[in-house]
Amino acid sequence: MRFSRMLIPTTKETPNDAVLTSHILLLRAGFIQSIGSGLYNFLPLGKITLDKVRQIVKEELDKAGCNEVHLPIVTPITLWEETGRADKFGKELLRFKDRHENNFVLSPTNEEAMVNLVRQTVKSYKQLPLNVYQINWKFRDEVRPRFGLMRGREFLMKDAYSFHATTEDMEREFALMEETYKKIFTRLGLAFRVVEADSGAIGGAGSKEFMVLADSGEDTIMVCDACDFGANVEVLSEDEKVCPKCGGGLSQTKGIEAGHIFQLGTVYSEPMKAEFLDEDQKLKPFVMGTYGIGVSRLLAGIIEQNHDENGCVWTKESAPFLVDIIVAKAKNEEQMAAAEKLYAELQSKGVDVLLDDRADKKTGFGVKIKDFELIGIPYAVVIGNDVSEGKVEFITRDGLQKESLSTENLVEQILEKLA
RNA sequence: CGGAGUGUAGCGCAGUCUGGUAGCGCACCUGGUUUGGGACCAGGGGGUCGAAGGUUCGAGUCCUUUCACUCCGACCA
Repeated sequence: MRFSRMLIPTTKETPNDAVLTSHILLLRAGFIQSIGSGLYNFLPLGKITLDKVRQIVKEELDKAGCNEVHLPIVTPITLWEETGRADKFGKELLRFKDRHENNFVLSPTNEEAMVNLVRQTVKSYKQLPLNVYQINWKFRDEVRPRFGLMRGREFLMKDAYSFHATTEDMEREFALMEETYKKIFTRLGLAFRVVEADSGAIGGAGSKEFMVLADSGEDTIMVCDACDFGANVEVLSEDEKVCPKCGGGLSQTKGIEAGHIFQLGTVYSEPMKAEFLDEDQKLKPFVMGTYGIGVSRLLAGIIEQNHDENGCVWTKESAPFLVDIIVAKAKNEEQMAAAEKLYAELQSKGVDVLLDDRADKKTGFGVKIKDFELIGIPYAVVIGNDVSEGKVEFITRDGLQKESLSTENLVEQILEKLA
């Protein structure tokens, strides 16, 4: 993409209503725009980044054998009445009527809708196990939305639901999802911890949260210094000093809940009469698991964990572009030609590259380099005066290290550095 | 939902106490000069001052009501 053709409204000034670093930076760098309490427009950079994160989540789930589907965001409240959650969810559930005076809700989560989908189509143990998911917008009418994408009212969430004939098989899937989540968070370049969690209103036998480690996190967790044990303070009393798993020392830290996996059992399938015929010819309720990832929240989490005083520092797999080609003087024909050549070559190699070709007189080198730092693209190639001597500058965003590269075999040198 | 604030140009703010022609910075447009770290000079466009009602000769400013947004807390798959 060419910078000159993209809508990237970066700003020098900090918006007055943002407090959290990720919120400030995502606004200033032109990724998102506030439209109401807890509601955000995703601008081109934000949309690209969101899609990248979404794609990683999808790829890993598909590898693990999950089926992607798409459910309506609007669901009849009658589904929610089947499990009693129409009452239990309270005001967080946004309700409204259609023109025929029928009651609907904006889905905050989709257990009922997904159980309904499966009970209509799965009748035999031979069709199990089954893991069905969607990556779709959710709406929760939060009492107090805050912190930008961290706690919005409308947010993108991956929600998966697995269906099994036995508890043992559900536990196998639960373990598989834990491993799959670890792959996703690792690919995204995040420092995270899997912790024992409270199953809360959702019920079920056990649950684990995936915590992105960040001081600004809303959750307090206890982690073992010796092994990989961790727990939310909700389930492990704050005064515990010894790891229940290995006896090591426990320390307290903050985390952002970005994923949560639950062993559900039959708490939804029983009231909704979602049953299959087992090999002993008996009707049994599905044994279920449910697995969530806050996709839009991950964007905030990535920035909370990866930024400096100059702006965002996206990880390689989440970045909207991998390389920013900065033309120091876009009116200089030699520089522009060299930049265009590199742009075409990198594109042909499949690299996501942004060409900062802005040539208006107000957008000098300083503006371009500041935008590069604020947006947080992992690498920049500066094509400036030295190009006439066969040299360009290569910048790594994380740490802002600079080095000079020869224009000979430039693409190969760059590809090597990107690897 | 309790507590505390804020609404004035796209963004950040002053002006409100003490009523008298709507301001500043950034951004934007035009021309010129600049050109490797968010340039400079000159000119210019953009506002029913969140909304409604009231007081007044006159309201951004005073009064009443209302809406929105933010922060702290409680809440939270």
